[in-house]
Amino acid sequence: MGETTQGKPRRGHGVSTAYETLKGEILELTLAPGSPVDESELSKRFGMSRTPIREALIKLANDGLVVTLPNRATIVAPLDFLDLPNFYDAMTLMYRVTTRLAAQNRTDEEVQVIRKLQGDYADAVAAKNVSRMIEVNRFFHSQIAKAGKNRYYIDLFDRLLDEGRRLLRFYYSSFNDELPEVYLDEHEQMIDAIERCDVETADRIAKQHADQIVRQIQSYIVDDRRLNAELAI
Amino acid sequence: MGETTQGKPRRGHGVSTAYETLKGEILELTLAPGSPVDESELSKRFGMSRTPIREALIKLANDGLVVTLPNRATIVAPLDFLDLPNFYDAMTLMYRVTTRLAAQNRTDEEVQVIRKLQGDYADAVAAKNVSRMIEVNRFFHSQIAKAGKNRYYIDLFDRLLDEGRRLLRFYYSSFNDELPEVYLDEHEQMIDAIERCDVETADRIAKQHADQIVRQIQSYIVDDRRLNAELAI
DNA sequence: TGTATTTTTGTTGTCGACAAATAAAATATT
DNA sequence: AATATTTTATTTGTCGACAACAAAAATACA
Repeated sequence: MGETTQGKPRRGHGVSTAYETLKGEILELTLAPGSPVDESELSKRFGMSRTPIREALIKLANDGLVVTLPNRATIVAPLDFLDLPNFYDAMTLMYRVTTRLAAQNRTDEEVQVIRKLQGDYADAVAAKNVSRMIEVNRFFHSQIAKAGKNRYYIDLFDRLLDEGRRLLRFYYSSFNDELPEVYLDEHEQMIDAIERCDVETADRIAKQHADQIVRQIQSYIVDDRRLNAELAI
Repeated sequence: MGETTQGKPRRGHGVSTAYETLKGEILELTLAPGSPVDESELSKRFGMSRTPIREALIKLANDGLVVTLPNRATIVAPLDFLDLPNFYDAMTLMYRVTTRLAAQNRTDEEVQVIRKLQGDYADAVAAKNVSRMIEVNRFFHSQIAKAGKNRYYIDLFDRLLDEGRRLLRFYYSSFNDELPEVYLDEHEQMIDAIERCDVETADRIAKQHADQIVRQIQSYIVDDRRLNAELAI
């Protein structure tokens, strides 16, 4: 495994591998918010020319995960704490809308997939694997949105979930407090409502779930002394 | 003005000019939905290498305005009539949310800008300039969203407004029926509500306005015989 | 004549190199 | 010594060329 060149990926797969890998690292905070992203460096690392790297970075910029400063460096998008209220607002609305639609449009197969992801989530909680928990939680809600089948909502929600994943990762990595098993129960209720096609209940649980997450993030921020340092910049 | 090379644009402006120009042509239906977009052709046309053209196309793909078929052509995104219900749903929700937020967060300066755009819109209606009308209408609502100051909603709404602009252009170009002066009045009421910070009224007018547009598009579709030909493909 | 196989053509994905633009370093100036 | 100016260095934006892939054309075969 000492090889830097791991067998040429098929034509056209260059951009997507760079894109997927970088996206994963940004969401995991392996790449710190605000840190510079060097094209030539990535070019060497992925063993490909700068062209596909650039195309991957453009996609990441469209996702809001990196920011491109013209003629200067590209940096990993900073976590914008001042904009959090807008994030909460959009997140809550999308939680509600996607869960509602899922209750309306879900197929039995989709409910199965959602239940499986909930199983994975429970496993991660049991294993106290925080990183995995956050990751699976994102896919769980994304899958619910998919069952709603409105691509406009799906796209925005995925973006919000990614942003939320970074945010949670940011605090979990430093706090290491008790894991929120509360979510497990809410997820169960959510799935049940979706399966019964009970739109109003689905909506209510979704709102409750969103509020819970907002409160959790807020409580982290209040306790976090680093925030002052961040804001001072 | 017979020059094909119109003086080299400054470094970094290559991508944006190609992007803006193509976006405008796609929204105006100068480039027909489904028609192929050739990189070398554009390269010659804009007097630049294929690299900036490609980067512009990637951005357009992220906007959902072109579709890239791997290793084959890029085409202008087709108008997806089967997905219209989802479009209506998202459009209506975003109309409401952005107008509500505008009523909450607007500054006096922003109201002035909105009023100015409404003036432009009225001019276009008076001049019976359909193309201009559709264009200004898009900027009018986009400006309202900006006054709401939630970037997540702004981005989705802009995308929906663009999609709507193509849709309206598609029908106006063929029907040429009476211009909807009804919208003028609704716009006025909308601005007033925003200026008074009357959130609930703003919401109500927004919903009413969205429903009006949906009805209009629907009535076009019912009357349109081309639709069968389109769907038959 | 109709189908399968090969050849050709055209377009995309990738590459390495150069030039413009900016930041950092070095020098000059008061 | 502190500021202003020039020089250097690094990184991006763009270019032209080549190779891989898919579709179309041409050929072979039944």
